[in-house]
Amino acid sequence: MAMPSPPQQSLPSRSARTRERILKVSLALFNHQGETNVTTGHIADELNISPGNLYYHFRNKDEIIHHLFAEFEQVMELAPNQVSDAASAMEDMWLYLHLMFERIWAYRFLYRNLDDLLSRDSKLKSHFNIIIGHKREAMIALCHALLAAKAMKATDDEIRALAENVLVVATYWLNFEHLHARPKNKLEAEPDPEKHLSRGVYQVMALVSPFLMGDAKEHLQHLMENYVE
Amino acid sequence: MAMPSPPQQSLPSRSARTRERILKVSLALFNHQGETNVTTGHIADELNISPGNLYYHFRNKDEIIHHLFAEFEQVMELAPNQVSDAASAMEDMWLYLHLMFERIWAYRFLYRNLDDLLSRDSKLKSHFNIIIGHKREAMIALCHALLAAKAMKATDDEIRALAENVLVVATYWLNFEHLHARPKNKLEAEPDPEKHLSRGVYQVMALVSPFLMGDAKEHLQHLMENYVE
DNA sequence: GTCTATATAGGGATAGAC
DNA sequence: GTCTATCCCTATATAGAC
Repeated sequence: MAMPSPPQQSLPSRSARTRERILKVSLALFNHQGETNVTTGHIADELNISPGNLYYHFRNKDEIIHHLFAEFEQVMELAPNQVSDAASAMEDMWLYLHLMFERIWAYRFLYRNLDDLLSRDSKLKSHFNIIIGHKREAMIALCHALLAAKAMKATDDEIRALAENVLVVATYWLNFEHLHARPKNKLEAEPDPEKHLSRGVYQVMALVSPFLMGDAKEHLQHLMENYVE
Repeated sequence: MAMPSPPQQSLPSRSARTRERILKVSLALFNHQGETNVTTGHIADELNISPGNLYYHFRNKDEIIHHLFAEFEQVMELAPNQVSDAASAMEDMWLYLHLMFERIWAYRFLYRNLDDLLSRDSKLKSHFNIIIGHKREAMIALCHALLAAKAMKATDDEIRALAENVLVVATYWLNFEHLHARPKNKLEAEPDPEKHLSRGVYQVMALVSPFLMGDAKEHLQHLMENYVE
């Protein structure tokens, strides 16, 4: 007598599962080894599937990258909170930055060879620039809100330059820290990303700090003191 | 009767000339196309020599990169002037930064894939970190001099964070600007690098500016107003 | 010093069996 | 969906003639 097949309901198909596994493992390998150093063969090996199977699920390596980038683009859509009172604005900003750094960390392979990656794919390039554009707008809007709340003192030129520097530091901070990293000897797991992220937030806040006034300034200084290593 | 051979004096040998030409053309191609996109074949083609000939002069592509890096390392050794009076300190700093950006520009291929480049060659990595270390020290010393001259107001923590941010912006500014660049359609020559360099100086100075006092602040603001585009 | 010819290796990608 | 086998192409690097 036939065994009733187990209820499959909303379980993903075997195919979908393999597809997801490919994306997940690719992301992990890209982040750890650098995208250029990871071949389709490596990915297949890691998954114990054949290269042919991988190419059944993705036309080519670029398509994998595109999917990962689409994920990244989506998680980066989050916008900062509106400014209410000056003090909590600083906490909001701190948390927002931390979230952004976490997400950049999760897809850090994109930033490792940003120039090459975007140069060889104009679609990625334009999408990345759109993300940057949104962040620039958000930062400038935030400054104007702080200005209106008398929590900041800065000219328009200063705000423009500040926003640009915030973008540069936020974009490249993790890269910059990685330059100092010892070449990883063994299988030592990434040592505590949290430290890099918090340091990134700190550095960005250090850009904003000198333009603050009153409560906001005081509150931020308090926050920053707790993060000096 | 024998023709007297022309005076050869200090003329470089044919061999040395080819060697120099290889370095020069490699640098140009690396900067324009990105090092990873330039093969030994491309370099040989551009010079109208054979690949074999190229490998007579350099054991491999890495050796070419090493020589170019050594050149870069040497030109980056320049240190900023000592602080005399506050006003001229600002001009000195401006000029010094401009020189640094010019030199980074001249070897910008190194920065394009910094992470990959340094990851696959630990010697380059350690030398690059030494350069960064020197710049960090120079920046901190400069701040202390400005502090002593009552031209700056900042805590030690602020100076540390400032120096780090100066390094990040100086290191990645040209890269960051390049992200916005339209994909180069034709043989359009690099459009006016000078603009990028000055903008980089401006952005770095914008980091320092909020910590300045008195003459120095006034003088820098005057300098910066002339550079707002 | 320079060239031609070629060896070698690796990665991306496909065809066709199962 | 998955595997095996294989093709193709490109890049590095070398050998040996001139």
